[in-house]
Amino acid sequence: MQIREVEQSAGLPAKTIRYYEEIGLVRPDRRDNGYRDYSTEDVHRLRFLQRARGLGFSIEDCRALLSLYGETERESADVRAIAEAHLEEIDRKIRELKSMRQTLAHLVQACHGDARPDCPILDDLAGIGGGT
Amino acid sequence: MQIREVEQSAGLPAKTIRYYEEIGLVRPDRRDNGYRDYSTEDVHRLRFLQRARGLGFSIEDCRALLSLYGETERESADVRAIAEAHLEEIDRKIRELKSMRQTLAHLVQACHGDARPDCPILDDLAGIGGGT
DNA sequence: CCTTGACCTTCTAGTCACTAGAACCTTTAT
DNA sequence: ATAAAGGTTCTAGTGACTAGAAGGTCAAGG
Repeated sequence: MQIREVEQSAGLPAKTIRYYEEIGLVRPDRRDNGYRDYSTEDVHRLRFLQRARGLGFSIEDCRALLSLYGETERESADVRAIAEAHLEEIDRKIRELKSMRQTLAHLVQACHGDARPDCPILDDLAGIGGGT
Repeated sequence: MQIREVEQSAGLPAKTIRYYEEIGLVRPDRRDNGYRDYSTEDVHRLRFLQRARGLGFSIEDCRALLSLYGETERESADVRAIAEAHLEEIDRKIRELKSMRQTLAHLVQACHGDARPDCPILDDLAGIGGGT
């Protein structure tokens, strides 16, 4: 299978697929003309990567997950540990964004947003008034 | 004021302060020995940057905000527009993270996480079962 | 046979916002 | 004289791609 077809079935751009090969996540065969030739196994791995990345796992997490996926001797506890750590990281990010959101929404609401120059948003950033 | 002191009062590492100079966000004087010499104005700008970055504004947003901060002729509507756009971006990210969180939490809960190899997390990533 | 167009290849460099580290200079204190 | 603590510049690395250039390959049409 050529790369253009894999783009469709894995849901990843060709550039990304080549990049994943460069960092050792897939190893497609090569034809005589130098073209990459993907097996269904390769396509499975790429689809796996597409989903895992879609859940926000880092490339290194993906590497570990793919490796566990390939082991018949794996322990589900290892998979779960990776997922739980990632879940905590997601929660941390959500908390951080919500905190930003709160402050920012408050400031936006306080700003009349017209032709006049006075602005609570700038005041806050400059450290005037209620700032941290 | 030397850079080490500015680190404290602006709450930014020296490397970052130099980087901000490199990309034209501050322009401290230089002493005869080549050392940077920060005015209180410079420190204000850096503290402004520290807060704006803390609210997640991009460097380019910060540049625009700093510029508006310096204009007496500014219109608060321009500031507010930047803040509102950023707020929407934050909301978008929160939605994305929550969606990941939902899927992931569900999978983690379904995984028994012991010494056995069968694992709903890997099954989902591999596209077995309920996956999209 | 030649060309066109669609596909493929590799390589370099850019993104964002820093951060690490090397190699070197200056100042102050002992 | 020297050591420590500050300063300087420069290069390169981070994560996960993405854009673009320069060129090789293949099938179809004239």
